[in-house]
Amino acid sequence: MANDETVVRIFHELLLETNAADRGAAVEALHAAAKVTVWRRDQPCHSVVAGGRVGCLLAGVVRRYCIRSDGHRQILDLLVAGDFLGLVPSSAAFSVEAVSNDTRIASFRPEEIARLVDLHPVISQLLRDRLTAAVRRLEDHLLVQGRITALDKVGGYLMLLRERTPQSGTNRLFLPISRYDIADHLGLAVETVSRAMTTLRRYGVISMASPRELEFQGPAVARDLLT
Amino acid sequence: MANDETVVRIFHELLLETNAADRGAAVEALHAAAKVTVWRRDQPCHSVVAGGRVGCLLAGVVRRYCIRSDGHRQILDLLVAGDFLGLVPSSAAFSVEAVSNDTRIASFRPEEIARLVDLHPVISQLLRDRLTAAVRRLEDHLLVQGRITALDKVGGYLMLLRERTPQSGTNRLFLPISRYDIADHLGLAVETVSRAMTTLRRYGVISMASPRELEFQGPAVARDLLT
DNA sequence: CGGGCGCTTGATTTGAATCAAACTGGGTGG
DNA sequence: CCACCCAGTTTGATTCAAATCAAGCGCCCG
Repeated sequence: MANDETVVRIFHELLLETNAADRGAAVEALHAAAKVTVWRRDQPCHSVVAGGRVGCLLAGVVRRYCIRSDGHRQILDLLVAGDFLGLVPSSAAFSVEAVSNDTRIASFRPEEIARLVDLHPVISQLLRDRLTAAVRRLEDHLLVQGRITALDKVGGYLMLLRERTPQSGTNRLFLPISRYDIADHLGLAVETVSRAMTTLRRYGVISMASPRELEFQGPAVARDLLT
Repeated sequence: MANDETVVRIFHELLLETNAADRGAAVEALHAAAKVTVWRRDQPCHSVVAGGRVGCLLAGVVRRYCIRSDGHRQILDLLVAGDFLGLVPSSAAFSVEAVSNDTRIASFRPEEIARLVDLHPVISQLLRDRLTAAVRRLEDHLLVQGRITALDKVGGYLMLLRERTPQSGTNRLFLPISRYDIADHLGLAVETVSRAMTTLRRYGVISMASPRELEFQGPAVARDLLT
């Protein structure tokens, strides 16, 4: 069935870079151990990481956030297909929510993880890789957060988002999240995000077919803008 | 000699939580493989992570930063004794510098790391622990960066710094870094940092025997202020 | 003893938050 | 089917906080 195919495809892609002999077997083992769940937009999906479980996003988008004492929501991380949840057990103050409908997550019980890691070295490497990917994601975001002007922040953020999004390589970016989400991820007000995007449009950096359908006009310079 | 004692002590402390049978042997193995170097203030110490090497800070403080295109320096991470460097190979755009004189770093060649990990499972776990510690550090900092007012940012930052500093448990904090470093880590202007600290002092949150010697007046509420 | 760095404080400017309001499109219920 | 509604987005006006510009102070180090 469709779900099974997604699981296999994602894990296969994740293990593509490795030349491990047991890659095929590892994908099968992951597939067998995975419990796939489907989530609706704005639905809390804490259960996929409860009790030391580890989740792998198969489709859709997930946000990790916390609510500050002043009532502001702060989004710490945004996860797309292939990203892992729960590799670093985090405080209960953090929530995990599906951003889009039909968000699919494969989750693994801690014993399963331990068994899989023992059995397939390549899975151990996979988990390490995904953990370093999480570090890079956080560092990239810190770099964007640290920019001075709102225009720089929003611009840099959109560039990063494009890099991590399915239709990479093209100049298009379908925004999986709302202006509110962007604002709460960058620590800006919604109005400021909207204004920044309008300015980017006026400057000809991007064009918008609709509020969610962006297209970058210039050449892809994503990472360069991060320095 | 003194160096050897430091190495053994730090590694011993890092492995304290684990009940591994081979803990003593692991400390010895780490000790034998470590190449300890000493650094002066503001000295670039890129070589400890060059070529896939991994470093462990034994004493002093180290900053990881990059220079943005607008000339601003952005400090991404601050490392104290026990923290590891180079666990996640990062882009060449990042620099690593000793903050204080007599900064001591033990570094390990990649082959050594591989050998140690194979030989002592507890070392494999150590590296994983230190990697998750790095993730938590980044997340904590993102949380502080995301605060709205400069007062909140500086206050939260000082609290975090106290948690990670040797004389933890007391209300004292000897600032290992300058106002400039704090500013570049929080994305604020030096003057703003200075003003925020003055305000904290006026409000009676902290007292200052000298610009670097802080004492928190209220009870320790560090992590609570982060929500 | 001088110089420079780190820190602090003050005055002004600038950019983002806030307050306010209008517009859009998709979905619902009458 | 249409009116309505609502969440998401955009724009404008005002306020406020931090950057910037400017200058003085104390101190360590050469």
